Amino acid sequence: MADTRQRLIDGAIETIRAHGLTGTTARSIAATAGVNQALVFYHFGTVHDLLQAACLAATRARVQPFADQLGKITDLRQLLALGRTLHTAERAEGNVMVLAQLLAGAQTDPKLAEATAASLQLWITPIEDALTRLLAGSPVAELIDTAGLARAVSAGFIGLELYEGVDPEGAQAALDALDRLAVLIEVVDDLGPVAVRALRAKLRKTAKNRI
Amino acid sequence: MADTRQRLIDGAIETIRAHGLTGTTARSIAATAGVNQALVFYHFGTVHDLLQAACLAATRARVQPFADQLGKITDLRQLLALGRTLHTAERAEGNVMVLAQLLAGAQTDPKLAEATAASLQLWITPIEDALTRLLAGSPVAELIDTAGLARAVSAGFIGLELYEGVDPEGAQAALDALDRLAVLIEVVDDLGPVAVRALRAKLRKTAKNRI
DNA sequence: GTCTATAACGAGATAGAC
DNA sequence: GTCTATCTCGTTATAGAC
Repeated sequence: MADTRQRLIDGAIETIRAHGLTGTTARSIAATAGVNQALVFYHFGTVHDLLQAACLAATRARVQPFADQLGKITDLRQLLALGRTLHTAERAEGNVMVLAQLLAGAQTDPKLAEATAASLQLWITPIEDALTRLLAGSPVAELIDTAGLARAVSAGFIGLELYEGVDPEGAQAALDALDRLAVLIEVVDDLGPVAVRALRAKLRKTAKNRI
Repeated sequence: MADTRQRLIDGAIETIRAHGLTGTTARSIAATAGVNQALVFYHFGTVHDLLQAACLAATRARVQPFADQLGKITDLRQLLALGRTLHTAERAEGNVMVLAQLLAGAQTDPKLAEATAASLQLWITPIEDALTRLLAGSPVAELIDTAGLARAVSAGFIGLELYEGVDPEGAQAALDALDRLAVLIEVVDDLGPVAVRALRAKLRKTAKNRI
């Protein structure tokens, strides 16, 4: 069957989720997928190549519904709320954790690094689009780098997922704190031209100090 | 010699840094440490136990000088600047990366989870102290949860380290964006009572919506 | 405490029947 | 495309000499 490939990809994702990257082998993947171990090599050549395919597949499956919800958002705090929803869902489903595991593995594996960077980009792009849209009419828009912020949000989210795995209460506290922090941005936004002038002055001073 | 233990711990850290957690075995550790492979088991019983010891050691070695620098900081943007300095230093030295690798491994290993949670706490505590101190006289102090924020910062930093490994330019952009974001907090701080009143109102409204 | 040697096993990968 | 069988190597861990 042609869907053996798919079963192996799904098996790889599930195995990483359950046993981590260190517990993910051709044998354990095949067992989870319910197929013969040799088929890993027939279809993908090496275990590494299968992991690369699984990395992109796991991300694509999760990003699409997330991107749809992002499109409906109207303010920054809703973005954070969506982040929390995603976080809760991922604790049950766990595809972001799969990406986190592969990201760790990618640190010493250039090929896997390409795949994980591409997967992360799948998250970053819709987030950046949402940020740009939300800040379009705002006076602080010109002062915020949406491209960089989207990357910081995505990378930070991965870090929080990993942290949640070893200290769930701490991760909850972290998310609560970020919730409160997001309010600051909206307040500055609401304050209008006064705050923006103050911001511009601050940023100019900052730029000078940096050089 | 009694310092064989230490050489093994250092070897473990260096091996994780160079080859990742998947490439870290009793043999590779011993080779890096320049000692016999059997000594891993004589001194630590199992590879896992050595990794736990290495996790705490790697963190303790890095946290102390960082905590000292934290004590000299006088505003939030200096905190972010220190974060950048740390980030640059860690790219060369790489102990945070070791923690990130172990954190990924800890997701499916309760014993390692304990060790990594404890290690993360070593970072979180001085950061929380610094935040509390910096915000002591500020009007926004009561509106910010320093405990949660310190956790978010620490976890987010780990995520950025991992992201840097697969997309260095993206990570730089992310850090730049956070730099700009930090200015927002200071501006609100400078605006004084007006902004604080606006914040309080926002937070009250938020609390209602949450319930 | 440190070494050699080795047991016991699981890993990636391949050959070849079907 | 799928299976069994197997090769080769690296893995954890231990036994026992020194």
